[in-house]
Amino acid sequence: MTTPKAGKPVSIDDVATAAGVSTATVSRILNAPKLVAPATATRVMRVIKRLGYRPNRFAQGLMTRRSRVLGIVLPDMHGEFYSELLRGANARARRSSYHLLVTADGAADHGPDPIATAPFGLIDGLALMLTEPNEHLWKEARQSGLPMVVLDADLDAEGVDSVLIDNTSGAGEAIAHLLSSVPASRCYFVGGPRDNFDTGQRAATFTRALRGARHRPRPDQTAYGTYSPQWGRTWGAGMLERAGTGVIGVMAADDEIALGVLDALLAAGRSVPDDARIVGFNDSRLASLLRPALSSVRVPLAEVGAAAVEALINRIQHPESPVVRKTMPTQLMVRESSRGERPGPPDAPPRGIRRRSGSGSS
Amino acid sequence: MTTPKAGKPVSIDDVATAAGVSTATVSRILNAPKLVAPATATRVMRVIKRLGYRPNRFAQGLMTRRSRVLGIVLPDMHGEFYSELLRGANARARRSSYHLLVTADGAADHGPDPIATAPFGLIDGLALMLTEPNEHLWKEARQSGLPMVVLDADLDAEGVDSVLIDNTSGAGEAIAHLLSSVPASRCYFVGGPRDNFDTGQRAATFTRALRGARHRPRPDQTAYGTYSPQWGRTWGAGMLERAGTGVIGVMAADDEIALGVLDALLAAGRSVPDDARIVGFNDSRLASLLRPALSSVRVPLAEVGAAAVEALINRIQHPESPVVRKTMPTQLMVRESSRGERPGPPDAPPRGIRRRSGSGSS
DNA sequence: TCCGCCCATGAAAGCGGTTCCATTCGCGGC
DNA sequence: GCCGCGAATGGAACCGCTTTCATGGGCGGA
Repeated sequence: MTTPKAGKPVSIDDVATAAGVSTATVSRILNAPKLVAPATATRVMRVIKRLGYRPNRFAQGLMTRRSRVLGIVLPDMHGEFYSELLRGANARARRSSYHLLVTADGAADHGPDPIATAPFGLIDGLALMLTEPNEHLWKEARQSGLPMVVLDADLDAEGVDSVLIDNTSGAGEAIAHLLSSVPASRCYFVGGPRDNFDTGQRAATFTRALRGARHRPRPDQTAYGTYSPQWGRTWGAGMLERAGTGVIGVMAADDEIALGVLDALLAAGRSVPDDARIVGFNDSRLASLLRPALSSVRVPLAEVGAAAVEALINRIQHPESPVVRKTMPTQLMVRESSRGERPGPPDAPPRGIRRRSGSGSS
Repeated sequence: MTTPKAGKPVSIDDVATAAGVSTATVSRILNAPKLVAPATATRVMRVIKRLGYRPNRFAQGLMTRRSRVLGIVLPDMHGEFYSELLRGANARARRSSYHLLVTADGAADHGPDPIATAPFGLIDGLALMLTEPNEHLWKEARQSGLPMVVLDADLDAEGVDSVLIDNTSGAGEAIAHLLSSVPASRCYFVGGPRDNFDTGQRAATFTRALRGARHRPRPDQTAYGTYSPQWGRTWGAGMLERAGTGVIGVMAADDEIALGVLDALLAAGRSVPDDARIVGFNDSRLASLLRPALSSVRVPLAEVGAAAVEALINRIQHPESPVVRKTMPTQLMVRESSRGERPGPPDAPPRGIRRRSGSGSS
């Protein structure tokens, strides 16, 4: 009696039979306990435990059309950036008993089947991160008819929830900070891909600020590339050839690029921050670990992920609620790489870091 | 006619009716085309397209007991480490038309429901990463009866597939490298948590190597803490007090710790690698970006993830195949932080990096 | 004491597929 | 010319659960 039938998993029928009730009652005990007499409930629960019964999720989903799984599509999954975002998203999801089905669409994401179609049928909602235009994916997502929230892309016009990063304020702070110690004519913005959403906003803020400082931005003050140290280095090297002497200010579209620029400058014997003030973006862990420590605009990635999931869950539970767009705050973290005229703390060591300037051991 | 019934999604019945065939035929067209006459097939396919029919995954799963979704449970999702692993896993999964349901069990992972139980019913297999003993999770996983593969933990005894990191060879290389320029009595191992699987293996290799060098390891040569720069700094600071002068060798259990140690030493005015040779583990991107660049043992994280998924898929498709355990190779990457007597390349700059040793601008 | 109502429960109809089994039909071999 | 067989298709039984609707019984109000 106690031994479950070998092989086949326990079904609701097994429980019902074993407990001497109908399957309806068993189901109710699990989903709406208040509808069942306490005595029956505890009795049946015991049987459930004993048999190790687990409702079949597929059967359940077939009826309820819910799986408590959320899909999240990222442009890529490389690096801390997405890892942090995912972490926040996952934590928030778990808090509401949801799980995350993640995919890096990776641009060239096409299996034998139509793209992401497989899981579309299994998830309750979709969080979509589109840092660059992706018509195909976007269409596919819309067609799915799933509740959905968009990350880091301005699609409000389309009437869908979105979670954004407040690029304007963060970038504004950063450029203002640079302008406080560097003339506008000697400030540069080193971006990621030209059509990247964040890069676009940050660049716009940059030029706006220059204009605000009564300077008409030259074309060479804004450059586009990729989110990589390599691009930063390339830009840095080129810059060194063009720019004369005197301090310059660099606002990079992310820390990777900033790091590359920093590297190129140090390698060329420049001192940072004395010869150049550099500010990155995202405040990745890298930033504070670098020497000189990199000033950077902190973006609350984990919170972004969490907010997205939260919005999504809300949309699932209240399909008719008004479209919401949430903007996450950013904040400039000033570190060594950009300290200008301001005096350091009293015990500050001699300013400026120059690669390889040390001699041997003491 | 062409207009799909508003609201309700198209079902296989709709297709069958519209195409004038039975549902059996429609199903066959999608799952076993060879059983259907080509003419019928194309005709029905046209209808499917026109109606935008998508099989209901739940109904499908109910019959087939497959979802083409794999679960992957990580100890955490913080940092590059897991991000990289996930990336490899995801890529491999997509190649076989699988998707990934990821969870960071986070030790304290308990929603209202029993832990990871929800998704257990939806996934076809489970990749479990257990860097530290977790009886509860382990039991739960085994009970699920799911095909499964274990990452980075030696559970072969239990008869389950596993993917391991070849800690022994990597750590062996690292310590041998240190011993080539530092006396065994002045080498240290700075570990992560004591019961962490990798730390354990690496520590063992370390002491074994010391013995091999005719040195009886002192207790203070091995220390345990957490995988964090903070712990590395703490250890470094303590070490500076105890150790006298003379070069030392440090093998850290990961790059984070190594970074902390490096930081502490530089802050105290020591030169690396002149006063201390440091080697990290994992070869995170950090390692090559640090100054001095950090020597580290490269671990092919993405490949580890991919291998796990591959093994899992294989187990799903061939449940009876013999248990496999795959060991991924590691390799020491020598960089500035540990270069000993060996002469650098011809154009090498003066060796040794000492924080803040530079003066102002040139 | 009787009636109506509510509470606890059961029977059964789906949910949307897959697949076993039966049926029909065309055709080659004897 | 007939038999048998395989190819193409349809009928219908599930898969395991949720949920509506019906039923029976206990109980408070009149």
